[in-house]
Amino acid sequence: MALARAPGRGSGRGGHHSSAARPATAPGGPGLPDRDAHDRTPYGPVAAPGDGAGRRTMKSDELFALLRRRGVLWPTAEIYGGAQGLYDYGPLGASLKRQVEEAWVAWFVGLSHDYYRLDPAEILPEAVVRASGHLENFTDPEVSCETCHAAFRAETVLEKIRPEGVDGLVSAQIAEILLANHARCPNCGSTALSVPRPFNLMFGLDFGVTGKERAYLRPETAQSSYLAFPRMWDVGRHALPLGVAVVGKAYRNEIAPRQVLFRMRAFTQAELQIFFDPAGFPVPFARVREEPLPVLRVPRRESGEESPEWVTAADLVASGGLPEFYVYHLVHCYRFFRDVLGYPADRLRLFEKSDRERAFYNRLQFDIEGRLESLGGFKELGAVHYRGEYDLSRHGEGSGKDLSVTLTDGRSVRPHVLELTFGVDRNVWALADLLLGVEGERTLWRLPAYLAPVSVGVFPLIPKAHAAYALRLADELAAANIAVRYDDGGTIGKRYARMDEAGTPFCVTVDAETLAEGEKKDTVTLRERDSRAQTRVAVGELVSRIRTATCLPRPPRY
RNA sequence: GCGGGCAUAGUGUAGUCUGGUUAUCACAUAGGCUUGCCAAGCCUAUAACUCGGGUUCAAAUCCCGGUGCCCGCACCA
Repeated sequence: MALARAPGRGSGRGGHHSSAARPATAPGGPGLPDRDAHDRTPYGPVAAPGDGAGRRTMKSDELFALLRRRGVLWPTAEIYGGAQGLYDYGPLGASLKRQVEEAWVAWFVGLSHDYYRLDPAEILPEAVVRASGHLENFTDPEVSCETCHAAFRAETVLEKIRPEGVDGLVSAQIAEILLANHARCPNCGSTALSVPRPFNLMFGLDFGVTGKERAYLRPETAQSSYLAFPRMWDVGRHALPLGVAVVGKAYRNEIAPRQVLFRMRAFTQAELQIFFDPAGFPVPFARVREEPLPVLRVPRRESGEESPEWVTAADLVASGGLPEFYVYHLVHCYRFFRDVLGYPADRLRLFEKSDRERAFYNRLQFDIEGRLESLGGFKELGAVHYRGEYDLSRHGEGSGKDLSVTLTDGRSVRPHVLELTFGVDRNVWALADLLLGVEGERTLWRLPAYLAPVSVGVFPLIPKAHAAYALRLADELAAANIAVRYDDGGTIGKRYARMDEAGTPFCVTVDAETLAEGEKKDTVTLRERDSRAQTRVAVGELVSRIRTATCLPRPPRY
């Protein structure tokens, strides 16, 4: 079933978005690419983004207040005034985050029979981060200007007087060079620069009983996957491409954590590392070649353009010079955001990073960005990195183990890595920014049904009369493994409103007809969140109807 | 890290300039009335001056410091 194709969106498990409530953008529409318009003219402009149907967007403060109030998330150690860059997820948030993770796994691990999920340790011995380059790069010394108090990496200041950089120098040597050359502050020109102090974005740990061994909280989950490669090569029965997926926490001691879930000190990443034969990475490209993508490439960016242009996957390969395997995965990432998470297509762009911007080991990098009103612009939500052989080669040297493998045709190769990376917390925020809003009188969270923390609310129309039946029904649904919430507080309208705000896709109401003998005995009203439409449904059908709608989408495998 | 601004119930706020009753209002939450299918109404209840120090007979209000948040700069291998 070609769920990933746009038409799948409006029906079945593709989600429960009301197309009418979305802006009718010229190209694409709400996740529904206009094929005719784009097969032949892939370079048309993307329509100006906007919010149809009177949806009012929220700024960061207001959105965060709403999320706090509803128990989605709040600052860690709030009663002590909070801890910068740390947040706790409450009941709704924990559940939503988990659903996002599951959706990610279903989609990306589902890409191939040879992709696997791992759950590695969060602490890495020093030798690992030394080999990966994190120790070296994260200990870049930092100097500050005594006059204007600006802070810089020593390398930035030294660039002009010492082109080879600061590699291998200790703080004292850097200080000498700075002084001897009368180095100036890049900001104000003052020569009053402080002694360089090491600054490391990793959390270091005293490891072991003696406390003399060093270890670090992993700064990214990817390293664990590289370390697991030899073991996974056996587990995966010696086949390339081999995919290793990790969903887990990473830790960075950010200088200035800000913007709530966008710059955290402890955050959750979902990353798929695909090891492949550099001589060829076969993909069923025909399945994606017609897909129009909103891309913003480096030359267009350099001309000052901020908006993406629509280009088909085929054109990105034919005239864009990108390899098929790369574009194929870029398409699947884009589809994940659009079709699985349900982000409006006109809020997404694929942003190419230039040589200067991307890490040196990345040969290709596109960030998938979402335009978030709450944060005032496009923000990185995921990325596709072609990392080449950097990682296996570094860990091969660091560990002294040969990480190359012998293929069935007898060739010995060191696999290359394609990394699909995804910020889970950021996307929880993006789901709130893009899909939660005030629409007229309602506050409505248009989450896809399979992401909603609660799948169905069960209400007695009149608590005194119908509570017993409704409670029993709620228990039955829960027993069928459906996330259900019983509510008999306030008026029926208030209960619907609470569920709308939490993104609950369905509400079931037990009324007098449910109990009375007759044709409608054991039927209830099933109310759909976005349209508010009610249908009379036999209670026996509820489980299968809700299950169908809350089934996670999966891509076709290759 | 630097500079500026801000800080009052769960949320949003009035009061601060000009110190002086029981700290305003709305929403939210809980209970009651309402036989009610989309946040109605009425009654009741819970609930706050960011923290520490100072000035004063008296501090939410004035002063000093801490912390946090927001914006800008810097940082984000």
